[in-house]
Amino acid sequence: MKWPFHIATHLDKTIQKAVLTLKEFDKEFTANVNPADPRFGEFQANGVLPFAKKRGRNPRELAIILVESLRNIFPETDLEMEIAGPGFINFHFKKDFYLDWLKHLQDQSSLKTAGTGPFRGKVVTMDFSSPNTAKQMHVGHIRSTVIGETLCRLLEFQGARTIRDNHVGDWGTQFGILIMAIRHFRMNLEADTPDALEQLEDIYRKGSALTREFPEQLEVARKELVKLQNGDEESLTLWDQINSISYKAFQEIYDRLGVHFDHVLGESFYRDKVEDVYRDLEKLGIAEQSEGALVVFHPEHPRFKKQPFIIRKSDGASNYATTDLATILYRIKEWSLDEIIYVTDGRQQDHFEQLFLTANKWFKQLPSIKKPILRHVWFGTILGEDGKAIKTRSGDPIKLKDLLTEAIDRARIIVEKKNPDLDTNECDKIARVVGLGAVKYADLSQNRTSDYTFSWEKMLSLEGNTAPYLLYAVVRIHSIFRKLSIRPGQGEENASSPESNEEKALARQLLLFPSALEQATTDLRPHFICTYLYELAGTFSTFYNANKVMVEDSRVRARRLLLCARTLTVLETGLKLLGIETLEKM
RNA sequence: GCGGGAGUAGCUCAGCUGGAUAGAGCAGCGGUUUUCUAAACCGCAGGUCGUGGGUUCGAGUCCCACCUCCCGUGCCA
Repeated sequence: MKWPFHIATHLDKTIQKAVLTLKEFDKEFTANVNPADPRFGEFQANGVLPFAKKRGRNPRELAIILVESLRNIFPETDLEMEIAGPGFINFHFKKDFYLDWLKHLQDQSSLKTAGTGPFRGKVVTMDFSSPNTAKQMHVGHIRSTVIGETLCRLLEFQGARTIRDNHVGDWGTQFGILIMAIRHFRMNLEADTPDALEQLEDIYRKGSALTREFPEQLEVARKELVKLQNGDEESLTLWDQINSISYKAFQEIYDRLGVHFDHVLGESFYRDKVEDVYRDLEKLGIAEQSEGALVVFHPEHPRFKKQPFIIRKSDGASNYATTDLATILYRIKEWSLDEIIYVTDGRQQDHFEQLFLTANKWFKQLPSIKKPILRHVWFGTILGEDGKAIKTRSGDPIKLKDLLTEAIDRARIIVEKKNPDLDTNECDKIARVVGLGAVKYADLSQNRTSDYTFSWEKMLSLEGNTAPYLLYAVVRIHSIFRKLSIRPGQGEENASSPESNEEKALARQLLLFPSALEQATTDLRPHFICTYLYELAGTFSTFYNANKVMVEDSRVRARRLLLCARTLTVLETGLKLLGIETLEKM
């Protein structure tokens, strides 16, 4: 019997199948195989208990019957099965089994091959990052950008084709105020200066102040927006200049973060498609006029029967509801996709719920449309140390550019202190990888639906669940191979099975990687990967301190080298999924 | 009012369709280095899981009520 990469899934499926031959069970039974407490084995199946309850049977009796039938399927040489407590089934793999299984983890590409499967052939559009032009990206954009990128990598790793689409806000209300201000103050846009975007922001601030002081200017701004959206040439020229300035600044951030997009189709791209949306939705009786606006109510919904989804404002302008609808249709037609995932903050939950309801009603009446799965992956707010949404001392949003620069600067100070022998180039690289990695990891390691407290000290610490801690484990492994003048994967030919407690614990932890992958993908929550990697790095550190690798006994050395190489592969693969670069020295 | 989220150790957080004695890190206390990066490791201490009911072999997890905080709730995105 050859064991696959994903053991828990394999156990689950096999049990599910075996059960069909047993008269005491039926297809309502689910095995529910999960990683177990180390005291009990590697995996446990808890499904017998709820099933027995439902059928009014004795769970232990059922467990005995099930395990007996499994003995014919799973070779005793590989694992022990044990019934414990009220009816848990524990699976404990024997040490010789590990040696064979660890071959799956030989290198990153064999790992990817093994991991491919659950999403093979699926096409997924990831709608993420989505900054607004004319403004700098600020700290709030990091979550969408970093989480979206990681979700893409997770899905690709498991066989999906992803389409990264940056749905930039380049057609919204900010342009009304901006163009009004540019004209009011008779300003010239200078696109080539490095602080062009700062200047734009300044203009926006002035325009905004003006509308507060003179309410009639707000009316002027509204009209400017309508004028732009109606295709006024001069307005479009200004608009275009504003966007080029913005895109240049965005690209610098994306380059730093290692994020790329397959498409950057901003809201403006859909401007000639919104009329169809109005027409369709009105014609199909989905949208109606209300207080001068075109809106969608959902009578079957307790809240949205009263709370409108506004798709055309009373001044005739479109908004993001309109473009989001047009966007879905465009994506379906152009990319024939299976799923669209939107990564935005949690405050937009109502919007997306209404959007999905509306889109589904719309597409139901368009027979040629294959309705994709629509998912809103939302995240919480980043809080300052005061427990409120993070801001600068003056109350402005923190610019993402400044945040990333500060992360790298802070990392450099630490690197220089801890490892003064490094030359400048190495130091720069390490500071960049550690600093950016720390920021990304701080974000990804939190459950995305929670708010989290931003702390430089915590994210750059070598202790605890941080990027530097994981990178340090990677570096220590590289160091061993460097000392031996061999590459990871070499020197393990005579490897024997894990012996010491630390070796066994490490092998066991490696076995659980597929479960972490699955968990992260099912819920689209990257923090499961982080938690797993942190535990792996911890298990490795314990092993590293207790079991010297460079020992005389060649069999011991070979098996420890093998464990080191496999740990390295999983750590590096995991960090790559998180979009974090790794190092050989730090 | 309605909806979403949160409430777990002094602090920051995990806890996977209900499962075995609720786990980490920081902070506190005490140890480990002629040994592969001590940026590490080991140990001790620390919890009425917001409150009160309920469901059951079993509840941090599910149901009901309540308290506190954050967010959203017609023309921003």
